[in-house]
Amino acid sequence: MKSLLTIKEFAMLHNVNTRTLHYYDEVNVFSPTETGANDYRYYSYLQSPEFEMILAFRELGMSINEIKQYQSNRSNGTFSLLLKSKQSEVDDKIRQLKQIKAVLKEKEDQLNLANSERLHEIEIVSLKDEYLILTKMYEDYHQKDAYNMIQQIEQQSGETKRLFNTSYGSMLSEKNIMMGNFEDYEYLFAKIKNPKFKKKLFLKPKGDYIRTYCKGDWGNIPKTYHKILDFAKEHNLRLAGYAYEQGLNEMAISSMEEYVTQITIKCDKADFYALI
Amino acid sequence: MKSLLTIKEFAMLHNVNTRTLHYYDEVNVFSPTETGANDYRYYSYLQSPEFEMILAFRELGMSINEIKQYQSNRSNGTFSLLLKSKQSEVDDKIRQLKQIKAVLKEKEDQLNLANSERLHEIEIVSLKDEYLILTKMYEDYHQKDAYNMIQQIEQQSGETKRLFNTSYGSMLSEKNIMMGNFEDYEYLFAKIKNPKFKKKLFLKPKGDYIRTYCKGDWGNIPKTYHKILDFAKEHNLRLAGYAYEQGLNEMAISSMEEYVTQITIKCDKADFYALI
DNA sequence: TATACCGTTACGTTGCGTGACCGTTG
DNA sequence: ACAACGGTCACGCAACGTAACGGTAT
Repeated sequence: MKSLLTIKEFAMLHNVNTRTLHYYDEVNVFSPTETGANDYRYYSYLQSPEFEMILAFRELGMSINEIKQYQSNRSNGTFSLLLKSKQSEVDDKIRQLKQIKAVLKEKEDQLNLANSERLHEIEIVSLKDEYLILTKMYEDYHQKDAYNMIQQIEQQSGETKRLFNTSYGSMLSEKNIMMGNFEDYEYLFAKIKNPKFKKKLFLKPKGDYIRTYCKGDWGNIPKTYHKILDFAKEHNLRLAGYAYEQGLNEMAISSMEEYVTQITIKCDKADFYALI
Repeated sequence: MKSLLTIKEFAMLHNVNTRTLHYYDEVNVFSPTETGANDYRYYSYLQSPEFEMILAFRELGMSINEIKQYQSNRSNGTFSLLLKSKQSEVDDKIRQLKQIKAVLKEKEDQLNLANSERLHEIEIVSLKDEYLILTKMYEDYHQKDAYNMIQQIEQQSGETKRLFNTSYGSMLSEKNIMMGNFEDYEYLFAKIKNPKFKKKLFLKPKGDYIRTYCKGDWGNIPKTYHKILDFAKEHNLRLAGYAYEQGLNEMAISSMEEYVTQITIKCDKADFYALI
């Protein structure tokens, strides 16, 4: 008559499991137009657009209850609002996905770096300003700090829940380096890409930095710092501010022997100061 | 000593529930570096990048088992491949989200139309070529047809699983209209936006179409067709091919009285034929 | 001593997937 | 009579959330 479809037909038309239709019927979110005397469910193709819309909402993360709640209050206005809000939600999701992609790419770059020949070099790189959120790492460390950090990250990044930060690391002051206290880290840092309130952040200043890498576990770190100190002396450079340590490949290794830490520390020309 | 964090601190730092960390420890996907004599879990901030990476993968829809599977085979190569494949997955997701957004917008436009004054008009619109997938709607309708349709949609749209088609409707031939059989629909159609294989599709040709709307339930459809026929006669137009019927607001109404069907049918100038 | 942690155990949730078992249709 | 449907249980799942209960750190 009106081209009614059996449950399997309708399910195939929309590429879902019949169980899904059973379930939707059970929870009253989408039911067949007719039920036969044999208790068979019969769907009309006229229900297709509505069903596809439900599938779309589900795909966007709406729960069945949310969908039902909306359905119980059907009107032009509410549906129009729903469509509008979902559109801006989609925009948000797209933004977030782009961010995640950037993070994946950064990780990939880091990994490539960790496997490159540059690993064995020590070099001077010119870096731009960067903004960091810091957390103190002394023994009096308190959960408030951790709480502060995540709150700041939220505020700064504008992201709602989480940012999948790749650039996480620890900071060691020039003083402690000079004193040979290579384990007295002062801060944990997280890099913020597009900060909203720069004033609240720590500025890792632009300029020339000595950069090198340390392969293997933490025991090798002191050796690396000695290498840096030698290099600085040789080139007449003066360490300044903090050293920034960052792991590059923690997800890609099966033993600590392969672990690569990047160490970056600002330097000034000692000559320059000598002249003053 | 090494700035270890308690479970709550680490959880707050990454904005997750402590239960999540319990669970990840339980299923061996992410465990604390140390366990105290008191059985307390202690996390190191050095684990933060790895944990954030896990959260990112989870956000991208990877199951814990997938993550574990990858972890059991840690190497530069596999992780690099994972990062690459995830990046292209992200691209796919962004594409899909953009599609869904387009669908939401189209629905919104349809809804606005259904509430506009144009509803009471009958007009001639000039439309471009469109490609449709058709499914026969005779009594000999068979599940193969439904199966065919979805398979075609997949092939045509290039989408993997589903497209949330808004433009779904039914077709009635000019013959049946002239004979007054307003319920003898012949096809169910689904519009394909960017078809891959145009040859396999039905072409709804560009040209002038008479378009009007029918408010209320299906009982009002015949009246609307009579209106169209009168209009055609009055303007010396000849109906051609098929009428396309499409609901505009099925998700936004609480009773069939508010239902709006858009009817579109191709027309030629009868004059033109008279001249030949 | 109080309270804010920690641990383990255990049950609830969502949205189905996957049978089992039995009736129906063609 | 047969396969291929349909129906209703019913159990299982992932990834936690949310207590409940008792120990621990400060």
